[in-house]
Amino acid sequence: MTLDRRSGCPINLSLEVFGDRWSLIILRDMIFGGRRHFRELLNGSMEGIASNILADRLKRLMELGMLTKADDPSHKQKAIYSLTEMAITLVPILAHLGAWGRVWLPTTEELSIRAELLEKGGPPLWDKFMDELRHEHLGAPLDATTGPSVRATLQAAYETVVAGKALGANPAA
Amino acid sequence: MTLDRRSGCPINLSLEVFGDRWSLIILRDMIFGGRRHFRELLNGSMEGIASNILADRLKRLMELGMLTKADDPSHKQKAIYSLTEMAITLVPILAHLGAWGRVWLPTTEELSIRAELLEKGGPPLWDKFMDELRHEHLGAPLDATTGPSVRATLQAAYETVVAGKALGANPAA
DNA sequence: CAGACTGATTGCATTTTGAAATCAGTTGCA
DNA sequence: TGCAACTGATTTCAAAATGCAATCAGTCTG
Repeated sequence: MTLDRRSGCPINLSLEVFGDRWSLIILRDMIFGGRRHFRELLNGSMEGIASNILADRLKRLMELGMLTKADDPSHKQKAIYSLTEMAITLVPILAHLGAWGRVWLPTTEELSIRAELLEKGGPPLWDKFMDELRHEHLGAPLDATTGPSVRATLQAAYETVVAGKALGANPAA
Repeated sequence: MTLDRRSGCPINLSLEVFGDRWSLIILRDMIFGGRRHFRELLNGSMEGIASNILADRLKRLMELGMLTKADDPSHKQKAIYSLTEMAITLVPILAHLGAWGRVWLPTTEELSIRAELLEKGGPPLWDKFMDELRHEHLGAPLDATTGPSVRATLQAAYETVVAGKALGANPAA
């Protein structure tokens, strides 16, 4: 995980930032999972990231300007990681990645419902989501948005699918 | 470069397909550079890919269903690689990646002009480009598009910038 | 037939990854 | 006070991936 600068091509440079198997997973968990602490990212990671890899990637993402770190007042050793604007503007890319993966790869139903809603919502929904992230992570004022947060909506949909599948597997319930 | 299947999340699965430093570079060169042969990809690669890595990734991309390989009638040992629909639908993702990189990373002017035009053209231009790629790689009929191909347009813009920079550096020319 | 060209493969040193154990400081609770 | 649980990491070490250079066998050209 070095910073090569192999060429000045935008696609190449983007790949050098998150062209590995973990950086985008961490950002995904922060963006969609709302995780802000090392332990949350470590234990909550569906893919089972190792602690040394997580520490390395957090450090690297900070050096790249995608994350910042602040002390958590509640615990002297606790750190809160925040997304920068640079990371928040990845939302459309993540939405497209999810949409593409949903079409072409063997995704599971409950894990792809979020991608489906994000795709259906399109740029207006992505903008609303990015605005909420700016509020959470950068302290920006929230402009008059209505209803539940995008993350809560996506999470609720996920839980509905999970509940529905449990019901389907056990109709007597 | 194994096929982990760490989770059924669409973003994770997408990363397992091209979450490395070379796969998307190869696809970029095929899509935007029109390269179809091993040697073209090897020698034309701006980032200097090694031949063993290229062979490995071509094989992997075929296994994943992103590429197909056919004999070139002009030379019994020559192979022509073609994009599948799965790979062609990456165009919007590449466009977004390029747009993001252009904003946040130290791209060079001549290498980012393509990304800029692709961003400005938006989904209609991406659709036209994908249609052209389907024609080239899948033999699909080209619906009545007008004017020069998207790739030629992007290439011309690139060359204009290069020429302009040379002029700027040497006004007497 | 000589030499260039085709898509690779091989060997080997270096780098990256990943899993488990461990670390030192902090906190909550008995 | 004492002690277990928790904090963000770091250490260790084997395995895997990478990158470079040399090489390969078959094919075409002059």
